[in-house]
Amino acid sequence: MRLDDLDRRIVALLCEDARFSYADIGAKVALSAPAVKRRVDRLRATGVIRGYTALVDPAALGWTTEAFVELYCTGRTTPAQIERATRRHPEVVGSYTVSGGADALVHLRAADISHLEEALERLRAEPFVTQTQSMIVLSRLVDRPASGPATS
Amino acid sequence: MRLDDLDRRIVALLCEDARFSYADIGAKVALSAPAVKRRVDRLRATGVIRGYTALVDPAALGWTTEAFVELYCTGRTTPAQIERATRRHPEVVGSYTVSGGADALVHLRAADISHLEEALERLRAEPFVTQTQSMIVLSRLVDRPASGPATS
DNA sequence: GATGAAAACCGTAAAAT
DNA sequence: ATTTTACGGTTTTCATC
Repeated sequence: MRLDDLDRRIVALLCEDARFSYADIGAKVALSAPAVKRRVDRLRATGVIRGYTALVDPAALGWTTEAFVELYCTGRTTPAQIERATRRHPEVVGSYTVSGGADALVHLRAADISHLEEALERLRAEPFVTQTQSMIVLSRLVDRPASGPATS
Repeated sequence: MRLDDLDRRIVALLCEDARFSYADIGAKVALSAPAVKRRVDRLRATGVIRGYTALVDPAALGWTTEAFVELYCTGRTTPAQIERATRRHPEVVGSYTVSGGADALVHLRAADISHLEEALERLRAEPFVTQTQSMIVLSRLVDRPASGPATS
């Protein structure tokens, strides 16, 4: 889908605060509320905007520990296989196939160290996993949802 | 801050769709709209909810390339230094200090390979960076904003 | 253990956007 | 139509008797 400048500004505003009303947005981009709604509906329908979510502090919900795990897999492991396997684990917040030594990188979030250990154990038990290498997150310095791309 | 069951259900609903009205949420948790608003206001004030954002498909905005970069730093590099440095780059969507061989892991998102290369070059030019190791993302398999913690 | 003040919380209703 | 403010009533908490 092709986006014009107004579309991009609307997306940027919704990234900044997804609860802006159509009138709020309209005031900032010089459009009427219905006109904004039409564009937003189109952006949703075409998959540019996939949804809206609250940004929650994981620690406030008791999720204090996270890690990035490099996955090494057996020869003929497909991305689809890795996706199905990693998606099943609720502790997985991100999963990517990557170039380099490892085959995949998995982002885990757990309640505490023992929970993380347990989740890691479950991940290692996947039949196609031959080896893992973990990086425990000591502190989250930057965590930008999707705003980065939109603003620049 | 202590969260009761209603708070957790409200947070989960806002993670599911940040544009639910207070009345919508109230209907689902058996509370009036003002009661929901009071709780949401408190959740925002205490930092449990940090904000609301649209979930945007990066590719739709022309951000087609991403990478994870392990940063190796000089002896007395502080997390604050790494934060300041990485935050300055608009391509950085995530930055973490980690245990293991590397000192930090940086999540980059760029328009294309050459843009990524350029951003990486800028990152490597930071005075405290001694070495980097990059993993180019081949495909994003799972990407869960914050829903994981909230739902379980 | 009972009692009464204080805090926390909810709902209805009205006002503002 | 939704958000926000204002008010009145109820429940919980907790210190004191």
